[in-house]
Amino acid sequence: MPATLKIEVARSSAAEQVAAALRQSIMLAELQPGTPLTETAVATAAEVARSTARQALQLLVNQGLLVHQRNRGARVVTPSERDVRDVYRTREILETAGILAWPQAPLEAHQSVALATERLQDAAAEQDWETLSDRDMGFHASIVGLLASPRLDGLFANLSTEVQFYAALLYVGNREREDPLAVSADHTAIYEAMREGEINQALQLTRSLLRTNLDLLTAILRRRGWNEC
Amino acid sequence: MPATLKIEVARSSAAEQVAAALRQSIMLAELQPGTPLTETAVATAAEVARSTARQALQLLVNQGLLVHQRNRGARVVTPSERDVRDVYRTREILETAGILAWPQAPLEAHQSVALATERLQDAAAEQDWETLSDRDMGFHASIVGLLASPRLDGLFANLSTEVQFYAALLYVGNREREDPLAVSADHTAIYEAMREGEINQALQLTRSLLRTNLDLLTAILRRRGWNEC
DNA sequence: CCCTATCGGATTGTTGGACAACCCTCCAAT
DNA sequence: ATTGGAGGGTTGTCCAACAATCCGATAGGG
Repeated sequence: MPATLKIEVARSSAAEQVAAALRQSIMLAELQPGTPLTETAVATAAEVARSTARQALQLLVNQGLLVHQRNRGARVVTPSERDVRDVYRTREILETAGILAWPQAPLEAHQSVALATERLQDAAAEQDWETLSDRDMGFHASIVGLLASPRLDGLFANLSTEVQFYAALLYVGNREREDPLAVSADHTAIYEAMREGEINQALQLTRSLLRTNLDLLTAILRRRGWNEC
Repeated sequence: MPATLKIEVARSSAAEQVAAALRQSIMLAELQPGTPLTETAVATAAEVARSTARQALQLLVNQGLLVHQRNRGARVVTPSERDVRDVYRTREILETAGILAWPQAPLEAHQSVALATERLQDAAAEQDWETLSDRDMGFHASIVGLLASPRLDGLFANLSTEVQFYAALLYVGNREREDPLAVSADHTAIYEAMREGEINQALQLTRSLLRTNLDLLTAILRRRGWNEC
């Protein structure tokens, strides 16, 4: 057997599958913020034992999609303005550091960013918002990947799901979205700036992109009055 | 009742207590790297049910002190050189960003750094290595605190326990350590550089401090041949 | 009328036991 | 030398029960 052959077997426990299903429901806003998820309810809904449901809930708590209070159960997180701000602050720090690391990053990482850019452009051509959102975060993840730190990659993966959660919330019943081509163009500009060595410009573009998104989010959040709960 | 009064009740579940005890044992190197921790063994040792032990183990896995393989249980992590490098890389990124944020940070955060510096100096006066290590990481945590991001604070808290774990491993049976006063002085210098607005110097001092520590760690790790497992 | 105390419902936290699924090692057979 | 069980051990999941805790409502005291 060639040493390079590597096969990933998708082994996932029942708890993980339940968690995935719940995450899906949360992302699709079938489960609105604040909805309590009792262990027994999840258990019966998923046809698993309460202990398994319990574990699934804990997984989602670790991912920041649920909040848990001792002896009071878990509920879908209600994103406060502060939470959103923190997520974007973290993104800014990580992505800024990533861009600054571009010059020292290995070729592999550079190619990864290039690939992510291409995939985003492809998604923009079609009109599938779900994959566009995935590719969008994929691009940013590849930038964080320039830091070559599995740890930070993991942290950013968590952030991504939360960002997508927020984005999904925003666009519930709000079918007017940004122009996918514009999204693609913005990101392509960042990539090309880095490739041309214009690090500062890439920084500026990224910061303004994040700021714009954050402002959009907070504006809508405020309009809905989800500031505190 | 004054609105500012805030009382934290130390409510901790059984699983958390078991996890804390295990963490203690791991930190004290009573449980050497690679030691398998079976659920039943932990359960009987802690006199709790297996499910509780299981939960405790998962907590430690989340903190990076144990590695878990499906159907094969958990064991104490064997720090590879790559792991250590990643931890320090992450620290460098976070702390660098923190120092850069000093000028924009609120007074509160500044005071927090000042306090951490003082506490470190106090600890250096005595010869208690455990509190010195705590205060040391406390100082760095306060720097990350300049970023005003609870998320990154949480990430750094995790890193701290791992760093202390590594440090504990290093010094097992190796009683010659750094001079506490030198440690204190190094950190004080960083604080004062920031306070005086010499951000670049603070950056340089921090980087060199981290590099030195990392080199020390990797050297000893290599000597012990724990590179891979 | 307001404050306090107590009670009951609901949910989680923890337990103990049971069984299936799975992985590893060892050994035999091809 | 590779393949294919057999066996032992551990985890993954389930179930049923009880204790601990929290919430809200309701009743009693100032």
